[in-house]
Amino acid sequence: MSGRVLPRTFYARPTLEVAHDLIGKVLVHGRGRALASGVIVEAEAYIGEDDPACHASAGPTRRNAPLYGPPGFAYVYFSYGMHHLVNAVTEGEGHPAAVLIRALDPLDGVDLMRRRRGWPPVAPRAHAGHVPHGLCRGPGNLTRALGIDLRENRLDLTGSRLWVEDRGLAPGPVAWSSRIGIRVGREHAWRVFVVDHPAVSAHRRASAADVRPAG
DNA sequence: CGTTCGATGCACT
DNA sequence: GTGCATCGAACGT
Repeated sequence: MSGRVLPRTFYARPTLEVAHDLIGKVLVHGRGRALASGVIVEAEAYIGEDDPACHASAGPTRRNAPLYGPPGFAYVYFSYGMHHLVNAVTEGEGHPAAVLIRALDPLDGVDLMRRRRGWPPVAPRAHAGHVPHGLCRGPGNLTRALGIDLRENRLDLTGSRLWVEDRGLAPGPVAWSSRIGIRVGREHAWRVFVVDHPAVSAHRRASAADVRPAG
């Protein structure tokens, strides 16, 4: 089971388009027995120095340097003393923007992901057909499940152990809302997610008033 | 159901 | 010293 690795041209586009098109694509990390992946079901756009929630809002710093680099690279940072968050850099060099991956529908390497999350092993019989949707729910949880940390910062998403591929999966209906967990920049509806997907935690699915249909 | 709050490390001012 | 693009346990209703 393999798909087409998304090329750099995919990322070198307006960030809202990239965020929307990443839904239904597969984020993959690792090789062989250490490979783990999941379908992207929730993402957020962070766009430019004028976006107060974007890490580039205060101009270039050492941490946010990847945002100013070419598209198609990973921007991973450490937050709240315990979580790694993974982004795909978008737009063009010198235009700092990225898409934060917020939730996955687990696909490959579920046993490995369970181990990394500290979840108990499951009896083989109970295993069949059941997808553990909590494994990659939330940006901090999915990086832990996939084994992504600061070592993956700046990796080339078009040619490294971390990439996104198109397996021709059709995502369900998509909606937009304001972004989660930020104190500024709430005026932008720059979060996109699969409606009613179980990997998108309920209290974060946003109220109907907050959501507008996807185009 | 809902909200609050502590953990925990580091980039940035 | 301050403030996080978080998580989950512990509360209150």
